[in-house]
Amino acid sequence: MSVRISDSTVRRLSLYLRMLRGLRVRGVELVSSSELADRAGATSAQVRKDLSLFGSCGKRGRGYEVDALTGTIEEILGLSRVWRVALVGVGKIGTALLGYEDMLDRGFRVVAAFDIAPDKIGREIFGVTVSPLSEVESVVCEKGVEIAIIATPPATAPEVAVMLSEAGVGAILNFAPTRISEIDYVPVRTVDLVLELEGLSYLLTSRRRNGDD
Amino acid sequence: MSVRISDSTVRRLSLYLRMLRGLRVRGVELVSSSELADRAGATSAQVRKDLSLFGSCGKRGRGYEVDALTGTIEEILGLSRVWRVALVGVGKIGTALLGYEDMLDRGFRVVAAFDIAPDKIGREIFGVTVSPLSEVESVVCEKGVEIAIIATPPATAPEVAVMLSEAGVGAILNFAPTRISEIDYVPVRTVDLVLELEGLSYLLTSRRRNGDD
DNA sequence: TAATGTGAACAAATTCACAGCC
DNA sequence: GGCTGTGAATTTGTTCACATTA
Repeated sequence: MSVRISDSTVRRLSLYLRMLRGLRVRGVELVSSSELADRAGATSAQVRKDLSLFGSCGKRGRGYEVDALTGTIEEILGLSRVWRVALVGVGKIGTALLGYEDMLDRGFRVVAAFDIAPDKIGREIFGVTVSPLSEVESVVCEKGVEIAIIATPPATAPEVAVMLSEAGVGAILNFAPTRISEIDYVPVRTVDLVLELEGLSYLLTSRRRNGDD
Repeated sequence: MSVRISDSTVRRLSLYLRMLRGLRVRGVELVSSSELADRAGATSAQVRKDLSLFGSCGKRGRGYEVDALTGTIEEILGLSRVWRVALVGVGKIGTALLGYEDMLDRGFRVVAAFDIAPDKIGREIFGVTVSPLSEVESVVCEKGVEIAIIATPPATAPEVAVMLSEAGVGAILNFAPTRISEIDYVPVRTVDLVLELEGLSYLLTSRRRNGDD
């Protein structure tokens, strides 16, 4: 039934949604495609194309109703509910993520945390008790974990991914600088900050090479 | 002179490079496009196209010389040197990034850190002394900062970006969940972990809608 | 009239397929 | 024989331009 929405469109929908929620809080009722475009770094045609993918709800000559559109995008992205998230690897980054309020604000609640270090197991960090990694299966099941975040050292990340998908986790966000291939149709996204820095390094280098235009 | 390399190609080059460095350490001398492809999640044709962008160095019938190719990609991406990085916002995430060894391993050394909280200023964290944000200009200049990472709350991120580009920083990696537009040709990349989670939410939701194929 | 919605034109990225070379 | 290098074909994503409508 529903159309397949491309990855890049989904990213933009997330951006629009963030803006729309802000506008809604400020009591704005209507917004035009060009206003949305400005702040999301897209063009107005792009915004209209994106929104028309799911039989759109704009009013010609006026714009889009903030409230209705917010609801529609939340529906499409599956964000009209709270997702239960687990975090594997309670090191420096993992701990920081546990305390990252923005996640909960936007509908992702960390309900479990795992590590292998004996001194971390049993500790409660930002309201979540750290379980031993060996108990992934039972804890994931018991707490109804749907999405997992991997924040372990790179070498262990792939095996952790296998454990997670076997435990029934539906999707994985990988913070470790290693590629993890999709296991059993469990989608994986990797966030690699050094990769992003390398992209910036290329831009700076190529610009310098071509004479700073 | 040099060709413009697209963003997606640059990302893949980073992935190839990471693999190549691993192979080099293990003493492997030759690698084929399909081996590289497997581990980078691409196709062999893709790899060959990417590598042929800069008059390539493969040997037909054999593969690519690990050593030479590593050097070439490092050259292209500007990674045959160490970049001086500053970190703005020494909160939970910022602190975690200060201690992130992988950055230094891959050629990005954090040489300065900034915050506005009086209790943080002057403290030394993972070998870096936290300076007051008001001194951005002088410290950036003095320490030769080339790239900055923003890890402040979203509301302050845009103004911090302006301060940084005025101080002469060449590129910005933004960790705050806000869009920052390019200022004065200073490129900005945003890493938004909740955006990635939202992408996963869409995949899980759309799959469920279409009956778990 | 001021904005949407959308086919048609365009541009970019990926894949195919095969000639050329080691 | 096996693997690279690359034009050509294809697919995917973006922009244009304008008819349409509240």
